[in-house]
Amino acid sequence: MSDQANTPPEKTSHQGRKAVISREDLINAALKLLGPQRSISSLSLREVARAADIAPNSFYRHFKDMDELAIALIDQAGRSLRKIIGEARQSASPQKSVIRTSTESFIRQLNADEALLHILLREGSVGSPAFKAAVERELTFFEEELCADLVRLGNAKGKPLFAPELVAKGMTRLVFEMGTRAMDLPEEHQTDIMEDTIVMLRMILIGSEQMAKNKTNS
Amino acid sequence: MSDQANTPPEKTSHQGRKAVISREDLINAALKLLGPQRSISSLSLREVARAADIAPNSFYRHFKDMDELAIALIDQAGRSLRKIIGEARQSASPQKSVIRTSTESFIRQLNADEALLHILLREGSVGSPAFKAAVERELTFFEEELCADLVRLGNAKGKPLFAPELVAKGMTRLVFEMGTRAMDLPEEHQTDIMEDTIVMLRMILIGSEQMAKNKTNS
DNA sequence: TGTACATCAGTGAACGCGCGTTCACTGATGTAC
DNA sequence: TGTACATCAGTGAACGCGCGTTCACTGATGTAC
Repeated sequence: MSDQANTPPEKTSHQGRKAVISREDLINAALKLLGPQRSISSLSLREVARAADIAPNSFYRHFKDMDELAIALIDQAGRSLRKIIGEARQSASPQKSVIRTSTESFIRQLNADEALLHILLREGSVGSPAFKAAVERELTFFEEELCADLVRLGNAKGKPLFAPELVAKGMTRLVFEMGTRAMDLPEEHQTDIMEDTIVMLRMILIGSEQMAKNKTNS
Repeated sequence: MSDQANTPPEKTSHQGRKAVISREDLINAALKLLGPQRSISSLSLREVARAADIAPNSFYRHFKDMDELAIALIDQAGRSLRKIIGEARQSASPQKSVIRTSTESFIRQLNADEALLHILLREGSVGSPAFKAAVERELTFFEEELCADLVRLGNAKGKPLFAPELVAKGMTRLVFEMGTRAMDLPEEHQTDIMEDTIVMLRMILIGSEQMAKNKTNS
C-alpha cells in the first residue's frame, strides 16, 4: 500500500494539514449543516469552520461575518428558485396547468435541494432584518414574474384577472407557507399537501376571474 | 420620608432581596423580552431570570426547561387567539363581512398584544418539533372553527362552498403569513397589507363558491 | 399562646462548555532580478 | 535556471463572555403539639 492510500488527502495539500478553501466551500459546508431542523441564524461560526475543516479564525479570510455568509446563502437560494420556476414556465403545456406544473416543480425541488430552498422558507420570519429583507426581495421578484405570466395567460384565455398582483402575491405566499409546513413531513404526505395547495391556488385564480367579471357587468 | 419611600419594594418582601415569584411572572418576563425581533428559541434561561429579577437557578423551581416555558407561552397565545376570534364572530354584522371583521380584529390584536400573537406567527417555522407541533395544533383548531362558520354562512346565503376545509386552511395560512410579514412594518403600512389580505381572502371565497357552482352544473 | 419542626421558594458560588474574536506565526506560491 | 523577497490563506493559543446546570445554603411561612 502506498502511504497516501490509508489517509486519503481530500482537500489537504501534501503536507497533511493545510488546504485551500474557497468561499464556495464554506457555503457548501454551511448548506450541509442546514436542513429542516436548522436555520442559518442558529449556525455558529465555529460550526461552519468545523464542517469546512478549517480553523475557526480562517473563516475571516472569506467572510466578515456569519451575516455575510447568510446573505450569500440567501442570494444563492434565490437564484436557484428563479431557475426552477423559469424551467417550470418553459415546460407548461395545455395538458398540465401552469399552476400544477409550477407547484409540482417547486415541491420536487424542495425535496431535491435538501437545504437551499429551505433557507428562503425559514429565514423569512426569523433572523436579522437584513436576512428578512433579502428573502423579501426574492419573493417580490418571484411575484412580479408570476404576475406578468398570469396577466398574459388570462388575456389569452379571454379571462382577465381582478388585481392580478394580489393573485400573484396570494399564490406565492400560500405556496411558501404550505411548503414551510410540508418540509417537516415525510414525502408521502407532501403529495397531499401539494394537491391541497393546488386547489387553493385554483380558488384564488377563479375567484379573481369572477371578481373581474362582476366588476365588468356592474 | 419613610424608609420605604425611596426604595419602592416592588415584589420584594421586607428584607430587600427575596421575592415570591410565580409561573405567571416568568411568563410575563419572557413576554417582555419577546417582540418582532426575538423568537422564543433565541431567549436564554438567564435572560428570562434576569427579566424576572430572580437568580438563574431559581428558574428551575417553576419550569423544568426553557422548552417547558415555551410551550406554556404557545398555549397562552393560542388561548388568546381563540378569544379574539370568538369575539370577532360575535360582532359580525350584515354591514361588515365576517372576513373583514375577523381580519381587522386579528391585525388590531397583533399590534395590541405586542408579543403574544407574534409567538404563533414566528414559532411555527423555527424551533423544536415540540414548538411547531404546539403551534400547528392551535392553527388546526382555528381552521376547524373557521370551516364550520364558513359552511354555515355559505348555506345560509344559498352559496355552498367547494372544499370548505381548504378554504379555511388557505385563509388561515394566508392571514398568518401576511401577519408575519406585517409585524416588522410600521402601523400605517399594516392597513395596506390588511386590505390586500382581505381581497385575497375574498378571492378564495368567491373561487370556492364558483367551483361549487361548476361542479353542480356539470 | 408558645415552641419545635418541616417545607420549600428563594440564594451565591462554582463548574465546564462553546462561542466570537485577537494575535503573532508559518510556510506554500508567485514574482523580480 | 537560481536566489531573494512579498503575499496571503492557512495556523495554534489565548482572551473574556454568557450560557445551562449543580450544589449546599437560608430564612420566611405554615403546622403540630
